[in-house]
Amino acid sequence: MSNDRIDDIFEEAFKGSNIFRNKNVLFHDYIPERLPFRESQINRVAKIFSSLIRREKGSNVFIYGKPGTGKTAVIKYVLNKFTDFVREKGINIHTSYVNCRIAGTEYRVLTSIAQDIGLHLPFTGLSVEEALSRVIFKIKNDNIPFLIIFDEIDVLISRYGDKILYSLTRSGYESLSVPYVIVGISNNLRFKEYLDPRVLSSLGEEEIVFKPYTASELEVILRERASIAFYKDAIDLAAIKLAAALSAAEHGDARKALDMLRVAGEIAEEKGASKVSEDHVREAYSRIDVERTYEVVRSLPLHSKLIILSLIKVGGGPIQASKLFGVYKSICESIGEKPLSYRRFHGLITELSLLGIANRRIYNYGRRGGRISSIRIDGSINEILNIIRDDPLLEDIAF
DNA sequence: TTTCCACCGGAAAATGAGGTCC
DNA sequence: GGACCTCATTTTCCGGTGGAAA
Repeated sequence: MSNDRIDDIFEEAFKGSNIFRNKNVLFHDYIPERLPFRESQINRVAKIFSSLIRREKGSNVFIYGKPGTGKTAVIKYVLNKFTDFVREKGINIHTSYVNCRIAGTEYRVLTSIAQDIGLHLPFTGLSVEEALSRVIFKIKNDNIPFLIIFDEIDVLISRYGDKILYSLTRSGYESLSVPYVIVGISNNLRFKEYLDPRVLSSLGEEEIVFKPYTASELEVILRERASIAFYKDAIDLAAIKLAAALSAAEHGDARKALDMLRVAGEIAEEKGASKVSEDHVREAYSRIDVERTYEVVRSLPLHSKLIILSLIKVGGGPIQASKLFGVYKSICESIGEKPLSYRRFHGLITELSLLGIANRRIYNYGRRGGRISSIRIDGSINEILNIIRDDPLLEDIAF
């Protein structure tokens, strides 16, 4: 890139945008002042939290809904108001919000809770049992009401079981008179199958279901956000309607709708347009998919990329798994890399197909041919190859 | 109905790198 | 300093599984 071009970019940034007034409101983590169509859920959650103000045990609650239906936004919205209120009134309540998928492990979930209740835990070196008992001891010792929100709780439960939930509920109000509320948020309605009946009866006292937004609801949400995010007259109403309709067709996902508006605005800026149009939204719709593929492939580990290269080497497939394994081993040898076991290779194929990079189909040829797993690449070979070429380790062998 | 093929995927163990505790 | 811990990744083992062929 020439110095002139870099200077142009800096110059444009200095001048500022003529499209966006405040792009931040189109990102997922922005909590708006108003959450339309979620008033009843907000009231129910606020009522549950409010019992702690009176030092009374509140109902625990499970919250369900598909991605982008406003679960996390509602909880964070009420939590912000709640913490502001108790701080103002000088009421001492421990609150903790932990995203179980981002935390990743049982131990890190405990570390996050510990931090929020003013307890230091080393980031490794203790057993989960020890960490849990320190958290419980701190709660007992402080005798302060506590509110813990487990977002994406299904990830924690399906991987590690319900030990933390069981211990927290057993050590709470019943034995110590410490009022508490535990909130579990999940995309998956069926995760309760993993719970011990005692935990289920204790935690499932209330359930709130978030239905997907309809196209007209999404339109109202987008119009509100767009009025803050864009300058007056910098976006067509038709563009907002289109983004709402496209997202409504995909399970009413508000996050995707906001992404679409943001990317459409960026495209309009790149093209020097004065207004975001329907065409920009359409382009954003396809660009979001390409960007997703780019991010997914770019962040894959080396051997997953080698498997993709093996698939590209055979023209994208379809190819039998065992034969693909042979191609993969030869590529590994050519770069002096030790190939993984077949079991691990098989696991990576499963991951690639879950990510939508590869497509696996099973054919059964019975006694003569057995059960054949046929794998092919899903998406544009050239596009994926270009992404893999960005990896310095693979730029020379990516044919 | 049984056999057989190639694969699926759960479970446990191994590995190695980071750390804490006493 | 040695025992013990987490964590991510990988290997090893092995009991399914579907369905055409025998």
